[in-house]
Amino acid sequence: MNDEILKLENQLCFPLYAAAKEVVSQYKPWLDKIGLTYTQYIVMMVMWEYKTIGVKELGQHLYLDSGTLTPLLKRLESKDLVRRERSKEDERAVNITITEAGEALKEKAIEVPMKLASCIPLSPEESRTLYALLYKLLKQLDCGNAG
Amino acid sequence: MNDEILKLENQLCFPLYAAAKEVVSQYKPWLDKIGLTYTQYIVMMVMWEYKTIGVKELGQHLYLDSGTLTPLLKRLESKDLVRRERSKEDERAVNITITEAGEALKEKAIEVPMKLASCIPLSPEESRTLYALLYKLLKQLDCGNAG
DNA sequence: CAAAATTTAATTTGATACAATTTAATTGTT
DNA sequence: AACAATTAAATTGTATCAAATTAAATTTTG
Repeated sequence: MNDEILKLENQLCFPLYAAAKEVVSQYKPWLDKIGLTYTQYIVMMVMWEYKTIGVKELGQHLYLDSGTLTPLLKRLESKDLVRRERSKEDERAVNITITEAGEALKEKAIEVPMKLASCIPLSPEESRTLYALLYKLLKQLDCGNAG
Repeated sequence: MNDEILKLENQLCFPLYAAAKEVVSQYKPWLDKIGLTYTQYIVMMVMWEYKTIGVKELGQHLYLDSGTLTPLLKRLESKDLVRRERSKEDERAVNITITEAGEALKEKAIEVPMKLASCIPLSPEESRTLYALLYKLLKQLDCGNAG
């Protein structure tokens, strides 16, 4: 049997999995200050951009399903950062709208990406390469599942 | 306020987070066949290589802490894939040893990395670049925390 | 055109993983 | 030797993920 193939160091997925976890954990102290988890933070990033959006579309942007989003959005609603209301046209769908408090939180959140950038020990060039490869991977996996 | 900085598409962390989740989810159907979660699978990969190892060292290899490992290892023990026993020299430490059934599982697991490789839509060159950048990120973050 | 079947969207449920706290053992200091 | 500090794992509470469920809309078929 080929032993090498089952070694951790020969897997691409493992450093991806571990690096993602480690980077997300770097966010924690900064996100604690504004009372969000990382997942809530990326949801709020979409809300700051779109103001109002359906749960389904939100999930498509973030690669999250409603099983994760439903409880998460209820928590954001209980903090008065978003409003949730069923669509009039389609009773199955739920629309999410950012509140004033949600908008206001953006002012505090602005420092988060700045603080984080300084924690990422890669050159601008390396970051760009990594970014491009990750998006390539992500997009291709995505359409691989759809098609 | 600079709006651009808080957009999802301008974050490096987001594609890292999303790609890791998507790739791990690609493992699911294959890992289901051998009854492991992804995290259990990477633990078993270390066990196949080391045969016996302390919980602490295991965690260092995998960037996992005892809060994750303790219950996970108890589950692997209940499936008779590993044995857990307190160290005689240091009663705080727990040593993990792979069982025969654990060794036998390796035969079935051998197909997993092969199947997955074919799901990764990157060229060998791109994979190598990605791998190197992820490890650079991981190692640097790691020593940043230690020092 | 109406009823049944299929598809779609969100919710709920159960299991796993993560972060913080606690407990227990060891090491270092005086 | 006694106390404080450190280290290792376990425990606890919260969040996330996957699968099954519920409810609404659409499509198919008679």
